[in-house]
Amino acid sequence: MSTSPAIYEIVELLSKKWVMRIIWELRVHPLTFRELQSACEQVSPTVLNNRLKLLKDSQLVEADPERGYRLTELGHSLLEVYKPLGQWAETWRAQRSRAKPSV
Amino acid sequence: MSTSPAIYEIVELLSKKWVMRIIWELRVHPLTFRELQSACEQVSPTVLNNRLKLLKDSQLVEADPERGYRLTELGHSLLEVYKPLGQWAETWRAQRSRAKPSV
DNA sequence: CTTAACGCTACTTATTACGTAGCACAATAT
DNA sequence: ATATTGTGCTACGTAATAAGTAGCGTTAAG
Repeated sequence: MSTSPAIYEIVELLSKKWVMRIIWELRVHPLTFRELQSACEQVSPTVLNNRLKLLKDSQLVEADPERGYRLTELGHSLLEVYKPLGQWAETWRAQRSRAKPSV
Repeated sequence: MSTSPAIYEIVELLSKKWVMRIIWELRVHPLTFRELQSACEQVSPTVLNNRLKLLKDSQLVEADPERGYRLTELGHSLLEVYKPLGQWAETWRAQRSRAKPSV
């Protein structure tokens, strides 16, 4: 049916600039469009709007009835999957600085 | 010391096009430059070379003494962390097709 | 009836990726 | 020895993506 495995599909989505960051910034509570811009180093509204569309289409983010945008259940579950990456990243950085102390 | 957490740093790297894919394609055995191109839908040599440099700097990939490029231990450990994402992606796709059956 | 915050669009410029050609080198074949 | 093939990689023009800035239409408060 589908030519590319689901893993390729999600990796392609998550590879787009700001996508993971947006999910990350929404982890605690909903944020408005402009709060998201501020959280994401003043990402341009063009790109932010485009990413929010992608994320809504992908069922990871939805409009909060009261205030801006929030993660869906699926969005939260993706963050759970990503949790080990945080720990890994620390190990990674430690190992890198050992290998290349000048950086 | 560092302004951005390690998680931001690795997410930024993994967000670059083809980076995750290259790691994925190297999961079984080393591949030459041109084998990697073929595996990655004929990605342009310019970008592939750039990504290999990034991945080597990041200690995730290294030149194989005999043949092309291979994952480092660190690269393999990153793949381990990513394993649950494969399972998640299946759930994700199932849920999406339920929500948007026309797609 | 201003003022401000909101989501968002339009438009121009800069950055990133693609596509193709081809070089320099090494191994192999004739 | 010399042509052929495979290798890693660079150059360069074009296309796609992201950034940067301005501002519109709406809502809500002062």
